[in-house]
Amino acid sequence: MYSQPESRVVIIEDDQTIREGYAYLINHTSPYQVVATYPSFDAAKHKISKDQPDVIILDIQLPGTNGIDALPQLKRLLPQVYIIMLTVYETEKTILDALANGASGYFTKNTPTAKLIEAIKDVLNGGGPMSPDVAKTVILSLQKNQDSPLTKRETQILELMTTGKDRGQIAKELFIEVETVKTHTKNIYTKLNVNTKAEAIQVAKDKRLV
Amino acid sequence: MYSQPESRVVIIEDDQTIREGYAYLINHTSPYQVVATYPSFDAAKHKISKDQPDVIILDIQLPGTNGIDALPQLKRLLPQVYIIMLTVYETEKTILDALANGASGYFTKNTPTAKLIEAIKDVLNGGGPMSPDVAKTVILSLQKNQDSPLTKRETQILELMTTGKDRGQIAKELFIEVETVKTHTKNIYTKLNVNTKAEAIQVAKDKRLV
DNA sequence: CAAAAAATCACCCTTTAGGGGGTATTTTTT
DNA sequence: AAAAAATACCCCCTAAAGGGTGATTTTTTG
Repeated sequence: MYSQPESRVVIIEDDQTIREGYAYLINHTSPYQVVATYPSFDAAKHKISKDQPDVIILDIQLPGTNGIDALPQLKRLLPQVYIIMLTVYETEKTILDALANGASGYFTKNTPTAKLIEAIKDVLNGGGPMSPDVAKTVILSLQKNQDSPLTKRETQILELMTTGKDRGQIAKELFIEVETVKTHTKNIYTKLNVNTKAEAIQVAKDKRLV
Repeated sequence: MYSQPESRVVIIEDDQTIREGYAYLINHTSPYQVVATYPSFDAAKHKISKDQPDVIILDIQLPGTNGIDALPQLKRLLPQVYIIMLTVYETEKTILDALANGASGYFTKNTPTAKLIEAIKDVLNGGGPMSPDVAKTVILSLQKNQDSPLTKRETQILELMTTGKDRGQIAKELFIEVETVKTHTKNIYTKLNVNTKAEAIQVAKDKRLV
């Protein structure tokens, strides 16, 4: 899909100043048009389909239905729409939730309008935008713990455990005996101070060992 | 950390044209200096510590040790260094592996030098850069399957299962009885055509249901 | 409002994957 | 040469998982 000058933007944001500020700037400094703005998702949901937006700029901290919960509903209402999230908070969890729920991008409110406009262009051209700060968070969240107490093989086995594979499958996959897998898991449990697979997986995810 | 004019850059890239091209452009059109370039990781590993780089631009397709495998070693050698990956391929797996192994950013070789320089600035200032295409891939990889056969509750339970929690823990967490959890898992298994927890988790991860 | 879908809870019965303990050889690293 | 990692076996035991069946309540939706 190519970015058409007539691409339609809808803003859902409770803060009037921000809402109107962005709307004004987008309308006057970009080829896109803000066809509607709403102060809440609840106010938007019955009308937004008629707006036929290509891009929705969606705040997270909304009165009533929040942005995270609104996301899947908007996606259902308008499957083709690109959604750019707006927020003041940048906790990892929130961001990942937003992305996982179908946001095309993510920005904070101090994002300059120019950046936002560029982001609109980017999503319309098929590349999802991501602010450096957010990218950083995502990256960090994907990084493994550097100083793991586990050996390479143990990490490998723990990894396979988290995928739901049982000892037999793990053994087959690594071309070793089931008993060897067992020995490794015992050592893993000792090192992680746990004594069940479930706990091990939890610790592994928690400490980013896998 | 702030971007200092004297920030030191090392390039590891086998293609001489690209290597020298980037080096020349960075040296002449940015405040950063390329203090060394190497055609392979193997050629770099014994000398790179002395280069004291702040940023390493690392190609993935290298002769000998490839960039992905070089990543953790470089991180071990120079824990503070920022690494920007360079590649022609953009398969999801490769990218995620790179990010997971500690890359600060990710670019393709047709990235204009200006962008690369900006990326260097970004990483030095604490924001990891990420090209729109890559961001898109990451985002897509994080997105859940929209048309899951599972209900909300079932998805929720499947999610908890993947974290290694047992029925008891899941029940407690959702304020329901163990028997209810069991019923849900049965339904999940039926819908996913599996009959063990392990299989369910594998299908879930495979089809991005969680 | 009525029907359908989703979520809740219960009892029976069977199996096995997982976990504890101990020992030992080979390979790789340092 | 010593240490660390990876490999492999044996015995024992049970908690958790899985199959079957049935039923009530809540929520969603046409």
